[in-house]
Amino acid sequence: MKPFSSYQNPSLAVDLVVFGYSKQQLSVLLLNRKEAPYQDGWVLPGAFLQMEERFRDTCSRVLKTKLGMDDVYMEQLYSFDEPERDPRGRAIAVAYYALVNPARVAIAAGSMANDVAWFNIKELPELGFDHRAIFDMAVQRLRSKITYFPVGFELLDEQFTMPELHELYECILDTTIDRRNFRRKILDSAYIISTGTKREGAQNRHPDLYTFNKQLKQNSFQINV
Amino acid sequence: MKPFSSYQNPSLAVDLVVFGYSKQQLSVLLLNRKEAPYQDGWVLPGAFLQMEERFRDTCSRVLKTKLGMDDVYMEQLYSFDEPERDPRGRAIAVAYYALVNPARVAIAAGSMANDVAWFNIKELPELGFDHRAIFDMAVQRLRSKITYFPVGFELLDEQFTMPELHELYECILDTTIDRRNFRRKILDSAYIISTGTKREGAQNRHPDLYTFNKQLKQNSFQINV
DNA sequence: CCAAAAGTGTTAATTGTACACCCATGC
DNA sequence: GCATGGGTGTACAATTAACACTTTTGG
Repeated sequence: MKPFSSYQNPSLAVDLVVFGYSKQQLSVLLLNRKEAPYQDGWVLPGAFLQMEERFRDTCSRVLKTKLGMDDVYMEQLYSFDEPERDPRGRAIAVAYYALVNPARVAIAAGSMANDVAWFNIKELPELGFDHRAIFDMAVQRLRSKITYFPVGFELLDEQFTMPELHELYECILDTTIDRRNFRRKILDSAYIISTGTKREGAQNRHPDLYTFNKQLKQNSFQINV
Repeated sequence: MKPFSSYQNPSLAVDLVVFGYSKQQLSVLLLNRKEAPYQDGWVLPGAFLQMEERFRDTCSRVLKTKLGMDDVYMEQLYSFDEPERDPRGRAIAVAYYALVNPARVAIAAGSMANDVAWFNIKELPELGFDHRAIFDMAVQRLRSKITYFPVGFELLDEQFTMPELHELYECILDTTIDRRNFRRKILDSAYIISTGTKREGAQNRHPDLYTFNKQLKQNSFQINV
């Protein structure tokens, strides 16, 4: 058995669509490039895959370096192979999307704080490379995913109220959802559990607090849009 | 702007899960390896990505070479990055799955006819590399996909009968489906059109022939399992 | 005219949708 | 005690699931 001959291989990068939800806004994390191509333009954060690294490790490295974040939910999105996608040469990108709670993240801790910013997903600047296409696919995937799997919890605090979860869904799906029917479906799925406590401090009735049921591995629900 | 420095990059291969449906059996195409590793073992067909090639081009090249097939339906599945997945060295695989009609394909036309064979998906031999994982994901994706999008037609003849389509679904989903409810859902989706003709030659009542509605771009149905 | 397979329709059960009232809180 | 937002239930509509009879064909 021979090892691989030293063929020329395309560069292999991992690009990340990092979603954050805060103040009823769904945002995505962008990086301001300091070098050509797309100097001073905005792009998705990413990095080249190191030789013995797995995609997830590359993602974690980027998230750690640029945001000081650990333990982030992520999922492989798609691999992009358009030959002209990088003007520097042939480069393949494996895209991942990540869901983070910006409140728990200190961008300031990263080494590139000045170059990183959250953008509301409806007000994105023009993106370099093919990153707009990657972003679009990520939004589509996220929208599809939350309708049948509880990924939304990744964007919220450990404990959250039903109205918070409801607003998150309305924001991501960009629609209105009857709150009473929403509550019933989510609770029926058993993916969330009441903590038995209420959020104090509101000027009105104190809403019940819930938490994600991590025990539950297999179940399903369906939020229709 | 500098071109990429000559970093070392992992090898990049495309692996294909080719599904074929024939005689009420769903099969997958495997290749018998002549070289180590996994000599004399069975693996998914695949090839290394050439420098200016897109994934789909690589797929087409493999399908043409090994099966003499053109114009095959294919879809990107997932990218596999386990460091030990290839004993020869670091290699990334971008997996695609393809749907073909074996009746329209002459494996004999390929240059490697003796090394290629169809296997019923329930009776697979042990597979080399991480190809069993790739295959498993492909089956899962195909099952999911046909419940809401008409990919099944790719596996059938240009014209087909309702009982044929019904059997295909039962075979792929490995379940029984009420044929009357199935017919209604498929017809309601408008993805198939009656040709107005019937299949002759059967010893019983001649079934109506249908064809895929290529005009219809956006629609949806839902076959529940 | 009989056996085998294909076409068709109806009813009950389940699920989804629309909608309104009561409750707790702070001021 | 009132304004605000959160909790809950119910009736109607739509969809899905279960099911049986009729039709066509070849032998």
